[in-house]
Amino acid sequence: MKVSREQVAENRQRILDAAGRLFRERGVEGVSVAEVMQAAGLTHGAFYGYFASKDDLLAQAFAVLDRSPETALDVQARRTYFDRYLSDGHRDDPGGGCCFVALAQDAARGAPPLRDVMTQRLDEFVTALSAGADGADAPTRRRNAAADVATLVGAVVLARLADDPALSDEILAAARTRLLKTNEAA
Amino acid sequence: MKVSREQVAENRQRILDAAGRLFRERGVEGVSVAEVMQAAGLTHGAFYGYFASKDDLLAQAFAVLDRSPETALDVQARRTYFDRYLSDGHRDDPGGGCCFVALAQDAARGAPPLRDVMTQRLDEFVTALSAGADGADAPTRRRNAAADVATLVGAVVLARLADDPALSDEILAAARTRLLKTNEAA
DNA sequence: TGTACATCAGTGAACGCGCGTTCACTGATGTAC
DNA sequence: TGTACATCAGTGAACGCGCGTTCACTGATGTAC
Repeated sequence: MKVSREQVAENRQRILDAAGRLFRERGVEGVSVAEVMQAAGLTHGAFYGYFASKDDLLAQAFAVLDRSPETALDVQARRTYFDRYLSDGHRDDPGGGCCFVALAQDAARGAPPLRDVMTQRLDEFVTALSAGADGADAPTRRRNAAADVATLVGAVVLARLADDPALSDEILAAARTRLLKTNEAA
Repeated sequence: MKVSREQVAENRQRILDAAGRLFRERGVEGVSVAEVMQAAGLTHGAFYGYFASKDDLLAQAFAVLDRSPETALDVQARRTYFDRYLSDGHRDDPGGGCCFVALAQDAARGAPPLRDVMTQRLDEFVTALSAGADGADAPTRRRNAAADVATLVGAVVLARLADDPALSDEILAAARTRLLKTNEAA
């Protein structure tokens, strides 16, 4: 049964959205093509009309999704961004959260398409945080932004790992304090 | 063909070592039981004489392995430890490196046994770094140690993700600078 | 505007494959005498 | 110390299962007249 052009565009977007969420929730190998298609309201057979392979879907799903700040943030907005990134809400919602926290390890080991896309997105992430980072000159600001990104991602990765809520909260809180300190006007 | 008691103990250790290395290199789902056994010089059939399941092997492999510092480090030893952790050598050798960098995401999503073990090891990691951390009192030192751990793990995770060597090196260097600064005597 | 037909998005059965796990069998080990 | 036998670690074939992918078919869409 053929379907209208608008329906095709909408279906494609629904597949991408479902893939983005499911892969971040359960990892690349934890989600089957059939599950993605079911979440998008289709059957698995239609998949290869949209994408060449599972790897192709992965790359396209994370080329579009954007969770890092797009423009320079002022001091207050930075603080808000850090607090939200390091919140228990973000920790407890991998499917709606940062793709680096959820998929960095999968992507590092996986096929080139996804790794390429995420490398580019990582560079954008650092660049976006560089603008308002601490430091007298641009290289210093960028260095501080890169260290901030490492702390953000590492803290949420470890907070998600920790089975013990006290330890998990402790790591998030420690990272918040650290970033507050390293980002106060020097 | 039965085998001597010493041989059994040695085989068990070889399975654990091979598992520790392979799982860190390729992730939990990227390594089969048969591959682990082959790397240990046995066939896959013997596996269930040693372990109840793949999950059981995982938990036991990382309960024993220890890559975090065991005792308090003085200022110079800390600096050396950070430099080695944030080196390209560590980045390029996942199989011989820190289990959090390699497996935190797998463990967070995986079965309880591995997650429990790694949570405990994470707490030990933070505790080990607390002793020599910056701060006037114990809670402050522990908070700084937790932030240090987040930065260490996050930096190597992202450095392994980055396809672009310049970006990868940049992140490691930024983390080294950051940790040097936050760990100088206050 | 209305009809006839070519197109093609979606369906669901089927494929080959690798995985975790099981099991009957083998033969060296280690014990009982 | 030497022999006979029970034990049991290791082997390799086999199992069921879920996966990514393919494909013949269906029927609504959209075009040509």
